[in-house]
Amino acid sequence: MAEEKELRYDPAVLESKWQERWTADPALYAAEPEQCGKPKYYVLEMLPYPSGQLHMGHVRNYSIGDALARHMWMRGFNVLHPMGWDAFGLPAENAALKNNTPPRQWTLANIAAMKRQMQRLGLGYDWATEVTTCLPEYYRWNQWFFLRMYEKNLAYRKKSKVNWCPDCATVLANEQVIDGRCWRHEDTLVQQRELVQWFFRITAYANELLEGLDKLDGWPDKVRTMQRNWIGRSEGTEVDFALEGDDEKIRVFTTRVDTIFGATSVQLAPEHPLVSRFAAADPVLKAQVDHLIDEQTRAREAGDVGAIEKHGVDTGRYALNPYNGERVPIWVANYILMDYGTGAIMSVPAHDERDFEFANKYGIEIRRVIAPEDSVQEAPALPFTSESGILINSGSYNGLTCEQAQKQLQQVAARNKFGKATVTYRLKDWGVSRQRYWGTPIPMIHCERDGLVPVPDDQLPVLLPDQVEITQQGGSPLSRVPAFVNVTCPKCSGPARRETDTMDTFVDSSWYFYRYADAKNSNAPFNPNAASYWFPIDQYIGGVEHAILHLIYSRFWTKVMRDLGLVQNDEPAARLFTQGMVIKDGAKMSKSKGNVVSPDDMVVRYGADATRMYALFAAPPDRDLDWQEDGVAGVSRFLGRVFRLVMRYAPQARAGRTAQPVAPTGVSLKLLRKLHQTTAKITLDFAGRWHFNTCVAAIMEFVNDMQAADAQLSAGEVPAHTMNELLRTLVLLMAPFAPFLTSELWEELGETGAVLRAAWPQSDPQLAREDELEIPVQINGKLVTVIRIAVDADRAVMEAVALRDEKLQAKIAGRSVAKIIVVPGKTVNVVVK
RNA sequence: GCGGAAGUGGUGAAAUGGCAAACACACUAGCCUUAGGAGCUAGCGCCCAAAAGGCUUGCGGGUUCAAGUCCCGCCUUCCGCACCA
Repeated sequence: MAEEKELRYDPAVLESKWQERWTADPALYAAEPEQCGKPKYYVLEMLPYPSGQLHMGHVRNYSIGDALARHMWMRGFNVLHPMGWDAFGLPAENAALKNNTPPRQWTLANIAAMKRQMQRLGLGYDWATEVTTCLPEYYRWNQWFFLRMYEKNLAYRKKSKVNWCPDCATVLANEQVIDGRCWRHEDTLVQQRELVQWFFRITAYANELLEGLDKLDGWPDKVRTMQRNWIGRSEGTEVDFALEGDDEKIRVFTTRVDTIFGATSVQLAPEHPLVSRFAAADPVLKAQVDHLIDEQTRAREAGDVGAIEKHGVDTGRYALNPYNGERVPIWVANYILMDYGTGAIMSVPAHDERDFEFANKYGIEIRRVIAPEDSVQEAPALPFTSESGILINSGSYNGLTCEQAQKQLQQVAARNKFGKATVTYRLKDWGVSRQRYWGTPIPMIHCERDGLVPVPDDQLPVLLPDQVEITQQGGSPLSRVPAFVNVTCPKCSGPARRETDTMDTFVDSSWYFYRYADAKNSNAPFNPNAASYWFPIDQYIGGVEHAILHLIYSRFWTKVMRDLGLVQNDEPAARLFTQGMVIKDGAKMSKSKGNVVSPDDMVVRYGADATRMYALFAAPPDRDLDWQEDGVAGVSRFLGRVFRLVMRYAPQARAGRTAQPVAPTGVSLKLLRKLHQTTAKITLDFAGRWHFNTCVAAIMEFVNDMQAADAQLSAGEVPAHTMNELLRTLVLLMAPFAPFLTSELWEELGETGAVLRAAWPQSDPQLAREDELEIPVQINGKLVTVIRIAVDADRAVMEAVALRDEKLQAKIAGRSVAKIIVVPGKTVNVVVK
């Protein structure tokens, strides 16, 4: 009876035993010093926001990363596998309002809870390098970087239209506005406000950020494409149109300067400064323009900017085309964006769809200036937007190709100083000011005498005060804390005011992974030597939702740090993996849908191993995963089978550790062959394909084979040495996926030391090789029969064996065989007429 | 509208031009029992009463001895971008 009881797989008991051991042994998952001589491997998962609860997306993300880390440990690498907390941000302030708990206390309690969850899941992190971004030890370096960027003119202040989220009561960066809505409040429309804000000059790196993407071949194409589109490089020409009867010029941006002889109007954005000037002198125009702006604002707030119909107003003024002096009317149009290019365009209706639509609506002249290159068709349908064409109606430029004309027209503009070739980006500078409390204070001081004065380095960190009243009223909560605001100017010692905005939390996550390399440093953000050893990150793993937020900011920050001499790498991560979402019943898990599955529930019911392994088994990691609790139960039952299998034969396996090897035959050979095939498959998958779902399936197949051979196993047909190899390797192969169970079984097999420090098994190709194959035989590509042949059978043998087959004979009788295709090791296909 | 990904049993999925549905879940039948969210055996794409046989990877074409896989067109779903001059 006692023996039977031993065979019960009880994850609750087994897992808590190992969790205690691992907590008592922090060295187990610790990175080693550079001198250890092993090759380094830095595997990183995106750090979570400490909401207080891990969700299934985290479990999936971290199960993937942990499996990889464990595999690399077993491959003998010096692995850095850290974890931290993206701990600043608005939810802490909301919680403070709701529960009357200070943000700091709330956040730290959440971190403690989530850390417990991670430990309960058995995730192998090096907690000695833990980073918590809301602590002064960390955020002081945000301030330090801010000052360095200010010195290099990469941080600056300007008044501009900014995105304002009424729910966050703060501004948002462009990247944080999704479809006109706040990235945190998907039902909240973002408003536009004019405010003075701090910006990081990410556009200074626009081109490098773009070109670097070509070299990031370890990143998914999807992410690279998204970043390319976001940066939106566009080569074109700026041209000045003179304003008739005025000294003012109107600078337009165009990618098609070759069509400029077809420009029949100039179009200004409603917010263009010249428009306000015209409107000031013309009340009717002002009313019309206000209407345009109004309509645009309302469209934006309704969330369908793109759907709005094109409208415009004729200003009654004229501009002069600098190439031929032609007089063209100036319009204000609602489809011209002030914050792209120069906020003004030349309108060429014949060769641009939007201009065509607009000109038709208002009866503006449409003049063809490009003819198709092949000239088969003299007058193709308008608008004709192709760039392979020949200029017509363009004075001395007639006959040039579009490309030639662009070059020449640019040269002429430059020579006569009315324009130049230029590059425009869609990417805007990163607005980092936030009118919130729970973030990094911006280390600047406003002095009446000296203006903007940076906080001297030796006065860092500017500490975030406790005991601040949080309100949702808007305006920085810090501005209502006199002890924080009122300071003396570092330059003149006169009275001055601190900057009261805090930094965007994406600042924190832009460089946290460098801090892991040297987390305790109190003299610098990190030691450059530590960074040069560990960077770039070998594998970064996270959700695709950060493709153009965190991941573009991080790339920018790395380049800034490189130019500061802190790091040598150009890019933060050599390889990026974006895992799919975890969904339930076909929908994203969310509280409002009531389909949230709690990781804690899963762990309590089925154990951490089963929960993690299911997360890997249910779908390939890059695809969405539909969470089915029955599936977790299934994996748990499988782990139970493994547990009982190993426990039952552990005594033989232990005896086999010192037994003499015997040449395997019969069932031993069969099982060893399957084992070595499984080893080869899993090893290959870790190297790149990452189809962990089929890795788990392969392990299940092997275990099924072992179980099917149970009669022979219990009859002692497998020698002890072989039994040891079978069970020992099984445990090793499962170790990255089920750390608790494999640790227990490793010990049960008489092994000492941590299983994750044991060497990853090697597949012997000789042993893995089948000696006979089943080969499909087809007639005209349709399956007829299956033959067995030796693995090394040549074409002639395969053909002969196939033709001898009765089924085949019956089918080809009386028909003429035109051809026989033989693919060694694959198939025989008889082509008959 | 543009760009990308996907579409295979009741479900999650597998198959890198060569036997479609591995591995699981669910279900069905049976066995066992210490009655457990347990274990074991068998069945399980569709059509046909069964067998024999036929059919089957969103739809339609094509390439090939051979197509879930490659090419062309279309449909659907999801994701990203969306007046970017």
